[in-house]
Amino acid sequence: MNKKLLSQNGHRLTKQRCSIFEALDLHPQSVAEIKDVLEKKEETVDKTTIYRTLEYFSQLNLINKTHFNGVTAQYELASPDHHHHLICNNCGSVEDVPLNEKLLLAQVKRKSNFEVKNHSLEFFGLCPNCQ
Amino acid sequence: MNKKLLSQNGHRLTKQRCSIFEALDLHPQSVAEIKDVLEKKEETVDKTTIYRTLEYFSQLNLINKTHFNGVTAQYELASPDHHHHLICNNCGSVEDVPLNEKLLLAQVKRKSNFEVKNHSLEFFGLCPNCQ
DNA sequence: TTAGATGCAAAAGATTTGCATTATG
DNA sequence: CATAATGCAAATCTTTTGCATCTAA
Repeated sequence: MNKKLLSQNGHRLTKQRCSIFEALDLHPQSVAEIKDVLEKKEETVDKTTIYRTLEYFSQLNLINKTHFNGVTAQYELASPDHHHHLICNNCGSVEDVPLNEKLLLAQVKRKSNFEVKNHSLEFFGLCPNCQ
Repeated sequence: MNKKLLSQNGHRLTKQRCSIFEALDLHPQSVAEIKDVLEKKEETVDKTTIYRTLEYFSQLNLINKTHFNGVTAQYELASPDHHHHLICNNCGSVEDVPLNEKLLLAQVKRKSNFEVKNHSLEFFGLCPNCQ
């Protein structure tokens, strides 16, 4: 966990933040899932705190928030290498895959005056186990 | 509106379904937005009916459901030409852009055993008006 | 010590469910 | 006229807000 980021700006490194950060290390998760994971480890954290902490991590660019699974937001650690998701329609598992999308961005530039800041790309289908 | 699809299987072409389908013709919208549009035309339809109708249209592949704007789902008419979205962070407008993603799919195939059924690709940034 | 962080309760927003009533085919 | 579709109320689920209390620095 990036303690540097937390020590500046008067931010505090609390045990709740550590717990939540550790939980995220596993895989992309929703607030409810994070809560369950922590409860099993007897590190119960209120859901409001989880929401606020995830928002806080997002602003520090430590995590990313996605909505590809429907109404419920999923959060995952931001990784330095930009990657995309392979989401299994059957078991819900999420695999990461690094892709080179330079060509796509060039296409957008050619076809529109839109100024792209970032993008999201997800593939849905069947993972090796569920095929 | 595709009356053929509705006349088979005992499906019924009701005035609510026609109203909702017309509203979707405008641009991708949420249930609340559809409701507002219809209310202004004095064609008030209950939100439950809108949800059920959109689910029904989805199953007939007449529309697609996305979650790129957060918790609230957006629905848009399915168009035969596969395209992607340019979503303005400032005004929320959605522009469509057709892209050739064959190269991406080939990359996925090379890097994983995942069996891709479909995908979603969205770009976020600033539209020409908001730059 | 003190401002930032947490927990609890309650509100707000999105979606779903149950059931009686309506209206299409 | 049979049953698919609708409307209304209430439930459920996710997220946000307000406020008193706690605690890291």
